[in-house]
Amino acid sequence: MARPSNRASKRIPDNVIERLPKYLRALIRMEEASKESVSSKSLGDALNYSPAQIRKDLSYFGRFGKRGRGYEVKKLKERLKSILGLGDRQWNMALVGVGKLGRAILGYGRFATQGFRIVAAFDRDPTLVSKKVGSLTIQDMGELAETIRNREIQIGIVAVPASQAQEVIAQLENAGIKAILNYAPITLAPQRPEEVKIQDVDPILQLQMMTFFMKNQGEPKK
Amino acid sequence: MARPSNRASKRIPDNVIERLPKYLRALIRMEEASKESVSSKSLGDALNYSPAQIRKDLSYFGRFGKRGRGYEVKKLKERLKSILGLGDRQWNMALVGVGKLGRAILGYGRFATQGFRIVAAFDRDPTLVSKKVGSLTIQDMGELAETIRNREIQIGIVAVPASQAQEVIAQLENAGIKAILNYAPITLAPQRPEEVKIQDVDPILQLQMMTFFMKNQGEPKK
DNA sequence: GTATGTGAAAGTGTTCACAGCG
DNA sequence: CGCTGTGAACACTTTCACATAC
Repeated sequence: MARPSNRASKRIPDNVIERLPKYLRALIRMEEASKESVSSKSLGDALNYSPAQIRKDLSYFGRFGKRGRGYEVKKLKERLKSILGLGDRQWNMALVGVGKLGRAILGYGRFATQGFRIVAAFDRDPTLVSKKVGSLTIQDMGELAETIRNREIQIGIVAVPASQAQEVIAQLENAGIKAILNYAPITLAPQRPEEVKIQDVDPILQLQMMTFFMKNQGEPKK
Repeated sequence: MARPSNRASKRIPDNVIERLPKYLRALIRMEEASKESVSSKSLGDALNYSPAQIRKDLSYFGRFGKRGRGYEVKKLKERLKSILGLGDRQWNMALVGVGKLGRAILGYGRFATQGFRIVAAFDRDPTLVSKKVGSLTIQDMGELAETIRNREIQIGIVAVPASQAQEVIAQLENAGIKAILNYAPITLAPQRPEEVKIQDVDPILQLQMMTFFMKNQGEPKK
């Protein structure tokens, strides 16, 4: 097993893991702006978190700061990347569902710049199979499991209609996928919830949260 | 003021508000499947929440169930829509940034089916202004404030590069917008955080959370 | 002097467990 | 008798506040 971390292994709350990518995103911007060091206070200001929150979160993983001085932007960025599993490696992804939404996902350039590569695309529609989109050839669902294993794909992207999504994640799970980015508007039940992470992408859910707080405003007319 | 709710007004946790849209989404599917009633247990199974969680969440807003029997799907769905501010009304949205991502957002049909209409689109690029995308004519940023007021737009969608996003939300805020769906990969600081809700859409953040849990798996080479 | 790292306190959110109602 | 609705117990998170190190 790898070198033991400074920190005695304490369970790390999910909330902490959720914030780390935001820290990383902010640090990358600071680095681009040639900022060399940052305090928990200034990082907190940029992200609307309290300084104590940031220090506590980071303390789960080690002591990265210098007292009286703050954190070195570049060093902290590298440590966070490594903590998040983004250090000097790529993650390979498979897209399932090459409809309008699927094509938009394929065209979203930021995945590649952040080390996430879509290396295979699948659809159950026979008229799409073997067509090309960009540099990828759409494959039949029958090839899913084999391709995932051969091409070392770790992450699945589900972009099929809700009615098909549950079956698709079963197939992805059976092929050994451990993480799924779900664009279908349905909460999916994995067969092995302990092993498989699912993240939903549904802007409608986010809009509906916000309208809760606004429901007495604007457009009163029917 | 409308009829007083049964519940004495207690502060409702954000976590509860976050779950309500998921309840609604599940209930809509159950209605489509002609399910007439549902217990907190079966709704919880579908969403990976505990039955107690669901009962407690709903109890913030009233007593919607029948003891011994559960909840009537259609009735609970309607109550949730009304709680979320989705009862019998539309929300109007303005898109800022009509690049590749902005166009994909314009083409995303689910907004309209859920009562969210994009009624105006803006870009600062003069070569895009006055071009048509679908049924919309791209407008100059100078017309932002006036259009938002005249067309009763309540929600802004930010789809500009990170470097421009902070300025764009300032303009949206100044025009009176109270909710922003932010697709730019940066955490935005509103001028009046108490008044303005912002939701980030960034699938990269979600992928990076999942890779944290997977960092010892797959593609060990390189 | 200044900002981190961290136990302890305060504050929130979730689950329990059962009374009460249909 | 089953399932809701809900105080009370429990678990978890955040903030406080200060000793510590640069």
